[in-house]
Amino acid sequence: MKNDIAEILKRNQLSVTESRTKILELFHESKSALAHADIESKTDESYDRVTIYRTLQTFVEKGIIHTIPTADNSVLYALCKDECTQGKHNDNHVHFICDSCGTTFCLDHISVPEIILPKGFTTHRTDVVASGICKNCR
Amino acid sequence: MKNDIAEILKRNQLSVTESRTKILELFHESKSALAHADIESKTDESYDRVTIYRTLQTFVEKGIIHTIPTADNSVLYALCKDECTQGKHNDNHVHFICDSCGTTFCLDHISVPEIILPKGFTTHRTDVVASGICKNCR
DNA sequence: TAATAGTTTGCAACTTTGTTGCAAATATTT
DNA sequence: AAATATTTGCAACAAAGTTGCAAACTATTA
Repeated sequence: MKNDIAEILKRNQLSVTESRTKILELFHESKSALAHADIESKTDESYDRVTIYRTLQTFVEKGIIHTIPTADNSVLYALCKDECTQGKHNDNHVHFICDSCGTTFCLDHISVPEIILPKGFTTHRTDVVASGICKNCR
Repeated sequence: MKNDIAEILKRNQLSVTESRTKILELFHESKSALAHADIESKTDESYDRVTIYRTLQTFVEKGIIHTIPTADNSVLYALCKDECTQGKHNDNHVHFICDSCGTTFCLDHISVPEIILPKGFTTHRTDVVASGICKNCR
């Protein structure tokens, strides 16, 4: 497992450091999306805030994780699917945020429907974020 | 016009004050969504930052404006449609953010398609945010 | 329309979130 | 194992958002 993580980092031309390994592991273990604060607490504040910010930023740039827009405008991150590469994200699945427990899920198998835009508009990315009650909270 | 604005405030049990009137006017004049900073600059910094925060919060609570989730997690606000009331937003239209000029539009006549969620999930709200190039920038 | 009651505003102080430069520490290359 | 390149943590800062409270304003009532 640790080797798999290192593999992913190397494949993306990133040095294999303790913080990056640990943070990427967290994402692989977690079934839900993570906020900066989640990562701070799940690593027992062993890494500097700045390191976490920079790691997340790097991972997004490399196409390892993606951000999820939320209605309350907090920043969430989740693992990308394999098709994502540097500069080209391809996470066209629906996200779900539970109003009760706050957990955010990537609904990987539910894909974003095509939206027909008015004349003159062209789309690069479409985010669908549903919120309500998740299967664990009802 | 000023009277209409005052009417809206009264209907929502809000005192008619200069800042609220001015800010609500801004939303009615604007074709696009506004960020906190837009409001500060369009009012020539005549109102305290805190007042603007509180006004926006109040308007959202009353169902006068709604927030728009964005991929870069900045906070945007736009007028609600008439059906919105306190505690119950109903803005199921698509939002579009232009990557070039940054303008955010409510595409009022394009409604959000129904998303079929996995068993056990129930939805209260679905946000669709498309981004790309708008009709003014192509 | 003046006095009173209720609400809103602006200020100050603070917290939280995110950013930048740089030296020390760690990883990679040879 | 030494040299080079990259990453980290610290400090200092900047931006965004919050809270308590007295003063200003709005609405109410007589």
